Amino acid sequence: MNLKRPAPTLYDVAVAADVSTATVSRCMNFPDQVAKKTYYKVMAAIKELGYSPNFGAKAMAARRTNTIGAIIPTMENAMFARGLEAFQKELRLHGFTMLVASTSYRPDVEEEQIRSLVARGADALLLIGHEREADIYRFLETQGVPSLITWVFDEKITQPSVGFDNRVAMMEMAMKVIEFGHTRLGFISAITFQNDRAAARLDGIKDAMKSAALNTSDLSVIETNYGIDEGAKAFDSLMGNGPRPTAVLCGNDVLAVGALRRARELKIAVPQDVSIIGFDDIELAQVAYPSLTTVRVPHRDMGRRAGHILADHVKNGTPLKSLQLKTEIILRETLAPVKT
Amino acid sequence: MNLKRPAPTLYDVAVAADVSTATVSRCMNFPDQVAKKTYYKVMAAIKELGYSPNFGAKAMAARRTNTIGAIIPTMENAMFARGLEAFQKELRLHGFTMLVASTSYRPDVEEEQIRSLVARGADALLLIGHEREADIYRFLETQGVPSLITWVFDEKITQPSVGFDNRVAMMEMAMKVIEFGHTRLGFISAITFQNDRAAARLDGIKDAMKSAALNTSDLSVIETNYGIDEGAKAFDSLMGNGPRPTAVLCGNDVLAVGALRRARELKIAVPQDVSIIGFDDIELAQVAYPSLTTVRVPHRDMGRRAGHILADHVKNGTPLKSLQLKTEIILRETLAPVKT
DNA sequence: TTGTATGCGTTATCAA
DNA sequence: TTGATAACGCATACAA
Repeated sequence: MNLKRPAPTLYDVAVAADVSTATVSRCMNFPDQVAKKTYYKVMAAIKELGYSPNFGAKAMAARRTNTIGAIIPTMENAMFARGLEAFQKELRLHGFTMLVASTSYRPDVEEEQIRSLVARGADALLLIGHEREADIYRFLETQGVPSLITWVFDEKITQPSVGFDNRVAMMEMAMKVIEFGHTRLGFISAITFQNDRAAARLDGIKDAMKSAALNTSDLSVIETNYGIDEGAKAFDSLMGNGPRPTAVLCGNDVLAVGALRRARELKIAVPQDVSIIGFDDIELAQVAYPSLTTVRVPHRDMGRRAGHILADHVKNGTPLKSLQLKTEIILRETLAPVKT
Repeated sequence: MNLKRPAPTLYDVAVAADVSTATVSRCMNFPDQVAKKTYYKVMAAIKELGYSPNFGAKAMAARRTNTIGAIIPTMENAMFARGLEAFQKELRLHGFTMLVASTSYRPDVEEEQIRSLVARGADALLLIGHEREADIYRFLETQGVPSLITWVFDEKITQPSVGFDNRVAMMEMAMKVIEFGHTRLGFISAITFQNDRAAARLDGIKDAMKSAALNTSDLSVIETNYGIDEGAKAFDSLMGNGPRPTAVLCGNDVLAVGALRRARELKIAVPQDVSIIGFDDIELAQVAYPSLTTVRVPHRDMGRRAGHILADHVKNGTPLKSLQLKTEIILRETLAPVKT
């Protein structure tokens, strides 16, 4: 039941300091519009009572919250964590607070979280990927809440976005792999259903194979959930049946590291017997043994810039603009020329 | 600037559905107290207008938010991310929403975040570690916001807490290391200033050495920030000057993995030349090569239980209770008997 | 420089 | 089953 003694309000402070509520309010929001003496008196009362303004009331009266929401699939993924940390730091610089919510990759939960953050008065939203029901974008529209898509840049989409071209990034990586002489490729993919990033990365590999005149039927794809063990299992079945690929690309570093572990368990030498390639370049990649060849995604930069763009939009009305960031191929030890 | 067309309100819906605002409110909160026909009419209007209740107003009128806040040092640490993910899932089960904020390990930021979450109407708070200004606990007291400490269990503290005994956990690990014959120990610690967990772990090592009649002056300690590179650097200086330790314990797995990397770079064989021991058992630990001997902390379980206890307290008034969880020594490849 | 009065969007009490 | 209406805690236009 939780019967808590009501917290002190503006009114309580006003009474204690023997001024009006308006003056107390001014002390907090426009300290220089109030006489110094009054100011000190009021601040003393505030401290004395342990007063803290009620956010809801404040938001309602002021009609803005200085809050920006971020909705990500999961916090248990270092790349999102990194991007968000940078996003938050940037927002803080502009006087905004970040609200995070995670969805476990479930669209229904995402919708719920979007509604929740909007209801909480988020002045704007950061979203991951652009693929979601048109309803949702309409909802944001009618609520007047601007949103910025990240982790994705695609000229074809209309929403403003800050990110990279997942398809091209993966294509470049796959081309590099093909340059090393590999023709039988394997791909351990994240679930592509309702995940535009995962789908684009798969397409990127196919693009590369086609442009190298390889037969895309020589690409074995396994879709799996996020996790080291999942990557290991996927690697297992990839190596199990039919002709083995000589290079296994992965939708992210975590899957790749799982594959790496299983390769070690199976006594398959990396990169002598098989090359393994990741995506994201999280810390795991350089620590893995052998160290992981992967695609570096500028997560921190992405977060920082997204924060800047959104804050600037909300504060100054600067239109939201899209921004394409570059990825980079990081050659480490797990990619080697194919054995001849 | 940001001139957004005002979002539809309860009143707008009431007008559209030709009922009173009270009825609309009831439709959303107590659907069975209203005639079916009216209900459908109202729901249609809600959908039509894209209405979404205003959280602030709702909180103010209802005097509760069904929101529980969590404040952690950083999201860029897998162990917090894991714990929080579990915490959130548990809260969802009870109908609560989680609000996260991170502090970058800065007490001033933490205080700010605490005030912010309280202002936002958090019904309760989850905090990491117990060491903070008495002022803050007083503030929470006067605001009537219950809080639960996690990641720490210590009989001596009065705040309810769900966690483990950092000192004992590390002591047990150190005793195991000593059992393996090591006498010259090194410790790569997180910054102990204003961080009770880090300080307790250091004390734990000293406890173990004392109980084994070792001289604690044979323990070289280096404090450093969080990060793989930081761990590497610390390892460097630990191996650089004076008699080398034969075993290096680390305050967390990330530091340990950094040490591991530098050992490889320096051609120091692990565990033949030096043993390296982590703490936390995040995924990194089993993926590292050689795989990392470490202390397993039940992060998920901790998050889950904290969620349960807090939800139960807020909803049903069940008193907050402390809970001590067990850690476990995970022996992997990086710890071996000392060379004789 | 300060105070008064009103409205923000919702819930909840009380009548109808 | 429904409707009027009074809170809720704050910001702000306006008056003093």
